[in-house]
Amino acid sequence: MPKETFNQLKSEKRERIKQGLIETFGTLGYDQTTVSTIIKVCEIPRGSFYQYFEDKYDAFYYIILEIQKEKMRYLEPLLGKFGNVPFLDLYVELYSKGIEFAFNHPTAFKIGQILYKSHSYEMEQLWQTFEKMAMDFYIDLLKKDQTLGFIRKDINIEMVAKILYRLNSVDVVEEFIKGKNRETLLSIAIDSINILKDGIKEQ
Amino acid sequence: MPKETFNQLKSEKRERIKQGLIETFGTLGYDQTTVSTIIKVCEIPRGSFYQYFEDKYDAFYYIILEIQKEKMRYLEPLLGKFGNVPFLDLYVELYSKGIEFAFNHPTAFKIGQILYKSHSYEMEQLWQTFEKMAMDFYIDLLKKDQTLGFIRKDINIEMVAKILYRLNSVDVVEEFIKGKNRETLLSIAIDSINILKDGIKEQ
Amino acid sequence: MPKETFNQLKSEKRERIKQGLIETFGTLGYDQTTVSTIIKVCEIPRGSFYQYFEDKYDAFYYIILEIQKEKMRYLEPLLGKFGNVPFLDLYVELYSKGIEFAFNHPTAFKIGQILYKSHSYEMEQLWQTFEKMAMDFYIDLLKKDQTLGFIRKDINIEMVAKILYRLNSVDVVEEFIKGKNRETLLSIAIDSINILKDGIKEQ
Amino acid sequence: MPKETFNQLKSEKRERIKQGLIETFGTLGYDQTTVSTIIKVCEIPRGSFYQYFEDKYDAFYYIILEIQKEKMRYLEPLLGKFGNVPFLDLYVELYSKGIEFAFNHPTAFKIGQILYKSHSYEMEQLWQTFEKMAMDFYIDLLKKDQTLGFIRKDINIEMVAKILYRLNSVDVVEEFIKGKNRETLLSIAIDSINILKDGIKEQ
DNA sequence: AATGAATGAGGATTCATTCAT
DNA sequence: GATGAATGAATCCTCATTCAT
Repeated sequence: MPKETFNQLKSEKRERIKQGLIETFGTLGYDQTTVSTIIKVCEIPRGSFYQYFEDKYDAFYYIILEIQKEKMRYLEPLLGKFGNVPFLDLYVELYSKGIEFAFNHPTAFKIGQILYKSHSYEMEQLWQTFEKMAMDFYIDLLKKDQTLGFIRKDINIEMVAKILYRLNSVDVVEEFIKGKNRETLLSIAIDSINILKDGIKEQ
Repeated sequence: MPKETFNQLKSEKRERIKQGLIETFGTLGYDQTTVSTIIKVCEIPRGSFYQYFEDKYDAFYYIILEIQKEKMRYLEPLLGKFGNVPFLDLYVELYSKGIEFAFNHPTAFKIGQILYKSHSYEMEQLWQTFEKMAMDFYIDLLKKDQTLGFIRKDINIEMVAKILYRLNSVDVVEEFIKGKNRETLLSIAIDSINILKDGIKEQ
Repeated sequence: MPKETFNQLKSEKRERIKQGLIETFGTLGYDQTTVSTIIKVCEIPRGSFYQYFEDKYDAFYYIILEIQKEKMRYLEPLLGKFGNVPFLDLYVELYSKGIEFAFNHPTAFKIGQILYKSHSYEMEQLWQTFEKMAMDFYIDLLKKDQTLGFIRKDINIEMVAKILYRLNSVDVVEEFIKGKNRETLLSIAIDSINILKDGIKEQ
Repeated sequence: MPKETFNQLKSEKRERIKQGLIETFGTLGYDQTTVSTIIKVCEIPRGSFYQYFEDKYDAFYYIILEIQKEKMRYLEPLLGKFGNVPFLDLYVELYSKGIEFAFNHPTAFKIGQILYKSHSYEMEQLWQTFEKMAMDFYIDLLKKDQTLGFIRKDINIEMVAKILYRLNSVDVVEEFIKGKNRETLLSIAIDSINILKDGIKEQ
């Protein structure tokens, strides 16, 4: 967590630093990002960096949480709907909100992948935490659907949750980074859901 | 690619270096691996390392290809069968061979993830090459199945290929690293295939 | 010397800062003490520190003199006695008062060693000043004893003064820091005086 | 201890580095000495320093031991005499050899004080080790003298040993640093021994 | 006077790579 | 070809001190 000094900064400056961090980490990844680069991009003296953050990881952790918060702001409007409608129908909307966020905050969006692809223990922990939260959310809703008879009883719910989670947290970022447009990204979700629902076998 | 010097080494020594590289990269990852560690594990002088390889990346690249070759040796017996039987039926066998390789060469197997998770441009290129090869192979066979009527005409074949590829190249490694046993790993594939075939919807 | 600002502080606050400085320098030594630590322990803002003192050395210098003053308060009652009684007899009392001070102000007492062991030119000067004062005092009294016939004429008075000074300024601190108790510390002086008086030789 | 690389250096270069280290540590003290200064004085690249030594402390430790070895070479001729003659008579010779070493290797000689005055735990340990060795040596011989009737039975031998040790390890260095000449330094020992032997009291 | 953010020189250490034998 | 010393840019981080409010 950033130090008190950082919180007491004028919000204008704090925002500038935040954007600088997103840009740097988002462009170079965690390992390639050096404190030297950060202070150059953020236009702050070296000493200041260490007055704001414990170290590089602290700054990265802060940025991840900030992005998470911002992303949540996109998803919140949707959360009320869950539980009343079959999950798979809402999933596409959820996914779609993610895409919206991606195009509004492209660099921030990409940072998810950096976290996912990090090797450091702390970051793997952080990723696992996020994964667990999302998976629990998905599993919960899918089980409800199963009880309601929307999903066959013999289906391995965790498998389904995993596929959906992956799609919405890894695959979509990967394709976004490759430069796919909104429609293509969206159709990935739609096609996947269709496959999941009905299977691929000719009856 | 290793330099000519490396190829002219006694095969015994070459093998020792190869195993040392697998062990080092596999345990520490690309970034954490230093040339110092490599020469210690491989028991070669520092100068020699640069007489065998262009640089650290060259050594890693070599190791990746070697592992690929070795993996191929596990899959080869299967290749003849493809084209005659529905792909999804053979996919489990393919996946199963991968698991066999994993338990025989655990460290080598894990290196796949290192490649997948690296940020450097060259390695992303390399991963893309592998991905393209596998995807083309999957797509080809899946289309054949579609023609033969095993798969519905409206199905997005690339989507299916992607899911299958992911399962067999990323997910399985991740679970292997987490310490899952053979049965659990295998059931992941079986459950997924079942979902893909028939869908999850209660009819 | 502290700035005027410091002297104008409410005595309560000034005292708090003084104690904080003693604690910090006494625990960490001069080099290890950072201004950051000081302001944390003294609970003053960083800016204030530089409004009270020129720099870190100034604060240390101030503390040394304060401790010296306090120590003097322990020795004062004794000063009247000197000149009338053989010095060696009073020396043990002097030494004993020092021990009393040590156990009442352990951290302050240890700071002597920090001064003694520092390498900076200014601090060596300061130490020399203290040493000169004490040595002159000792030599003066020892010479008087020599005139009065308590001490042999051929004795090198400065040598004796040196031994006594060392004992009372360096050795005792060293042993105190090692955790010796009052009795042990006192016996060091008594034994030494006995050796000095009569020599070690079997007659 | 220096790394193997250092030992395999040409002795000419090794010697140059050794002298550079003595000069640097001897002039600036341990804390003030930086690796930057060392490499400048020794004329070696920064990387080389870390190929020769673990860190600054390692280099200092090495130097201390080297000086110790060299000093021993001065004292060795004397060691045979001990045990046959009263210790106090030989002590002056021992001390005298120390002075000889001091004038031949002035900077090296001063480093003793740097060790003595360091605050770091490791160096205090090192100093204690040296002190213990010397003190044991002194005590052993003094006790023998006591048994032989050269020293009164009621004398606290450890006290005497301490005074002698101090004289020969701390005081002499201090005076040497202050610029005293050979004769003055020597007379310090002689006068002290005389005081110790016969005491200062007029009979 | 009080406050705490700003500053950047300087610290130790690592490491891929080159060079000389 | 084998060897291992040579190299220095780059890394993270600390800290005394100054500046601006």
